[in-house]
Amino acid sequence: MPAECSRRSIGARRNPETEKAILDAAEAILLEVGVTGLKMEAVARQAQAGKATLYRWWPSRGRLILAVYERSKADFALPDTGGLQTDIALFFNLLFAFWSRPGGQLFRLIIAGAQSDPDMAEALQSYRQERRDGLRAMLGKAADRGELSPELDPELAVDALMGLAWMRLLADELTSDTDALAATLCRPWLRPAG
Amino acid sequence: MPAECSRRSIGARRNPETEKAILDAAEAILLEVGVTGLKMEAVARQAQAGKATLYRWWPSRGRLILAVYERSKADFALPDTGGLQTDIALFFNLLFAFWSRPGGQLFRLIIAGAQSDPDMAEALQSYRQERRDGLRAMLGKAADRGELSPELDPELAVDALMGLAWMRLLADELTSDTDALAATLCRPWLRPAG
DNA sequence: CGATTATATGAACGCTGCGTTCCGATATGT
DNA sequence: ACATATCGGAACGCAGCGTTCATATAATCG
Repeated sequence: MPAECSRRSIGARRNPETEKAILDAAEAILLEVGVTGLKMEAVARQAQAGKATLYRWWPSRGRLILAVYERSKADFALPDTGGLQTDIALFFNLLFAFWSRPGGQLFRLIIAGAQSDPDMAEALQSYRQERRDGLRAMLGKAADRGELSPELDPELAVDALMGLAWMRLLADELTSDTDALAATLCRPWLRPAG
Repeated sequence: MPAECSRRSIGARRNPETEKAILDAAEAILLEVGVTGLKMEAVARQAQAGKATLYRWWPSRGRLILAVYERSKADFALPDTGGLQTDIALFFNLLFAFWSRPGGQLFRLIIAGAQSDPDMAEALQSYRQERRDGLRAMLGKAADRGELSPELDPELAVDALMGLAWMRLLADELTSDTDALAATLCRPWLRPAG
C-alpha cells in the first residue's frame, strides 16, 4: 500500500491505472466482506480514488460488481469428449471447480443481486444466454453423432443442466458427484414400460 | 391508516397487534420496493411502532424478512396422481403458480439474501430440506408402484427437479411448459444403444 | 395490596455511508 | 494557446443504522 504517491489525471482521457486500482479494491473488498459489506466509500478509500471518479464510471454498486465479474470471467471451453454423458459430467466438474475458486463466488452475488437490481438482472440474462448457447452447441454435436433421443427438447435439457448447477451453487453444495449427476439427467427415470 | 390511536403496552407480555402491524408493514414495503428498499425505520414508521420494539423481536433485516415469509408460507400438498411423470408436471405447475402470486416473490428474496446473510442461509437450507423430503416421498411412492428405474438415485433426481424450478424462478421465467419439463427429466436423453 | 417484571412508544444520540458538488491540478487534442 | 476532460480530495446535506433513555402500561408474584 504505497501511501506516498497519488495518481493524478493523465489528461483528457480515462486513466487505466485508476480503473485497475478501483476494480482491484472492489474485488478485494467483495471477497473479504461480501456484497453487503461493499461500500462505495471504502472502495474509493482503498483505491486512493475520488468518489466522483468512482461514480462517473460505475454509477451504482451493481455496475461496479458486474465490472469486477466481467474482468475475472473465464471463457468457458465446453468439453468435447465425444460422448454426451461424459461431456455433461465434465461440464459439471469444470463449472463446480471454477465456482469453488475465490473469485467464483462472484457469480452467486450476481444471481442474488439480480433479484432486486435491474442492471444485474439484465446482465444475468445475458450471461445465462451465453451459457445456454454453449450447452446447446454441445447437445448439437451429440445430435450430429446420432446420440440424442429424437424426442428430447434441447432447450429444456439445457435448462435442466443449468438449473441443477445453479441450485448447487446457491445452496452451497458444490459436491464432486458429477458423474452421477450426468447419469441422473441422461438416463430414464422411469423403468421401460412392459 | 388510523393516525389517531397509538398502541400502548398491554403489560408484561408481547402485544400481538404490534407484531401483526409490523409484519403487515414489512410485507407491504417488501412487495412495493423490494428487499433493497426495505428500511427498518420505514417499517417502524408505517407500523406506528418504536424502533426499539422492532429490534427487540427481529434483530436484523434478514430475520424480519424471514418472519414475513414464514407467515405467508403455504404448506405444499404434493401431487399424487398415480403416475410419476404427471406428478412431476403437476408439481411444477403448482409451484410456478404459487411463485407467480404477489407473495410468492418472497422466496426469491430469501434465496438472494441467503447468499450473504447467514441467518437467511440457514433458513434456506431448512426450507430446501423440507421440500426435498416431500419430493423424496413422491419418488418413494413411484418406487412402490414399481414405476422407478432401479438405477435412479432419488437424491439427485430431487435435486434436478428443484434446480430447474429454482433457476426458472431466479431467471424470471415461470413458464407453463410444465408437461414438457416433466418429460425432459423423466425420459432418456440418449437414444437406446444398439 | 404492593413491588417487581416485562413490555411498547417516542425521542434523541452519534455514526456511517450516500450521491453530489465544488476545487485546483494535470495533460490531451486540435 | 486553448478548450476539454480527467483525477484526487474535501465538503455538503440527507437518510438510515442500531442504541439508549424516559415514560407509561399492565400482568405476575410475594
